[in-house]
Amino acid sequence: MATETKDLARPAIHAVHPWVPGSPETRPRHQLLSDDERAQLAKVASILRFNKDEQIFVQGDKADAVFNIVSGVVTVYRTLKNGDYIISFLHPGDLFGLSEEGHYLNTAKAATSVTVYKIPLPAFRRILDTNAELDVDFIIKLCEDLREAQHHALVLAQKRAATRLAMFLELQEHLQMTDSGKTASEIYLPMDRSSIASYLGLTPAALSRAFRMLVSRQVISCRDRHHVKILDREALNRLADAPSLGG
Amino acid sequence: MATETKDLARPAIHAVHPWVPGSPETRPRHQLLSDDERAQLAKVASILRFNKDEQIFVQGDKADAVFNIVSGVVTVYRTLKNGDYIISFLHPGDLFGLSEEGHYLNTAKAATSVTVYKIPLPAFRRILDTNAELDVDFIIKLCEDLREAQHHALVLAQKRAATRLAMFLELQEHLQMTDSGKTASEIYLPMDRSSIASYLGLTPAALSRAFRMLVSRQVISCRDRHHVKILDREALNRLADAPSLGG
DNA sequence: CGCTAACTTGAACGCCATCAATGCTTGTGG
DNA sequence: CCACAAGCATTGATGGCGTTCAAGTTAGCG
Repeated sequence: MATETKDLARPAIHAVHPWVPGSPETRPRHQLLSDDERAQLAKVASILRFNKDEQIFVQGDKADAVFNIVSGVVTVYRTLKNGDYIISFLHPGDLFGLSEEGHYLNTAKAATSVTVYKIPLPAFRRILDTNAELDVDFIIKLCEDLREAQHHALVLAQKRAATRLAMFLELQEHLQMTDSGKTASEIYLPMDRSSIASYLGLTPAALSRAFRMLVSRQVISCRDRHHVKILDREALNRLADAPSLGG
Repeated sequence: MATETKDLARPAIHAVHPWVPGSPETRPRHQLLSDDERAQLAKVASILRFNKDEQIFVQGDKADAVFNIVSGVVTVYRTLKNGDYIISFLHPGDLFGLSEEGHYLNTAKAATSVTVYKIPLPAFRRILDTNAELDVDFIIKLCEDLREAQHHALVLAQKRAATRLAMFLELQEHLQMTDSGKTASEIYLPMDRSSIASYLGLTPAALSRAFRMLVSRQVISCRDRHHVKILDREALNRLADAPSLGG
């Protein structure tokens, strides 16, 4: 079960600005909220902690709160009659639980140990109504979510498994780069293989073969199942550009 | 070229509310904007008309305006090194041109003859800053866009062509139902086959076979390439639920 | 009415799904 | 600390489906 605690930290939302071009002072992904906004949210929010694989909310539940990730990775997926489909992996500074209609459309579960702020929906809407600044911040964040979902669709539209995997790895590297600010030589993949497979619209078997293919071509190397190093970024980029199938 | 005109109509945004459950007075998709908001936007907007296949903006262009569809259908696509990928088909009451970062990420072109409001970005941001109501409306609309993009990903995650097509047809029917309010017995598909194929991550050949398959099974019938009738809704729904592949 | 582009259809190939069996790793209890 | 079990990941073999390429057909437009 999730345990409730107190913490000095504050809710935070990270995003790139949709309308302001990148500049020295506006880093690619920056903290959107002002100290005042963060304080306001902190007043109505509670901190929750979830262990790996615990569900944060379930598809169909009455939507009574939105969540803001402090640490850890959250998996969002939808259950159809024929199985689960992973929609996104969320990271610290992300917001979730808000794209529903009275009820949650998706299920959210902890991919790792996770700490989140839970913001009750009435309080959230009240703050939105009275704080124009915050409104804009959420708009910016939603634009980012939308871009990410569109990118996911682009990945899924690719026909070759290796292409999808290459695009996924580049995305993960990019996320880690912008989150930590520095370029890590090794990509950390907290989720397991079948989660990646689901996100990429592949079977675990096909994903495994795609990994093997990239490794055998010396494009990447796998220290273990959660740590991948890019050996040949240019080759990876070529693969991500979806070469035609039958020469 | 697009021709600029004057019109009595006003900008309008249609969406379902993410937080308020459906109720008699809140129809599934309703007009979000108040008369005052529409007037405010009308003051800074200009009406443009585009003929079929004309581009409204191009990927990479400096983003200087957002658009609101009055009539017609708009195709949004992204060009990668290996071709074009259709991201969405937009309808009257939709908003586009806002999920970018200083430059448009996608290209928008008229799928049919199209009438749109063009709202310059500075004016748009000014109105957002001073009008909290409008902020919330945009948040609601963005939530809808996000749900739609996630649905698109769900479609693309399906492995069988017939499943993707069935989900697409159900989506189109649903769109027409909520747009016009009444349930039309015939679905109108304004876009051409290769556009649908691109949206579904298929080749035109595969899409054609999927259509043929649904027709031969008496699930649908095609009056012509743009008018499809659903003969067996239950069978269509079964197909959309992605039956397992190998018996 | 003829032209052009889009769509359909056909045949062969290749990739991925499927199923099944093995190997690895994680966690649990002796 | 090791033995065992259970789940996840990999690997192999097979077949189906979609891609590809090409040819034929239809539809849309001047």
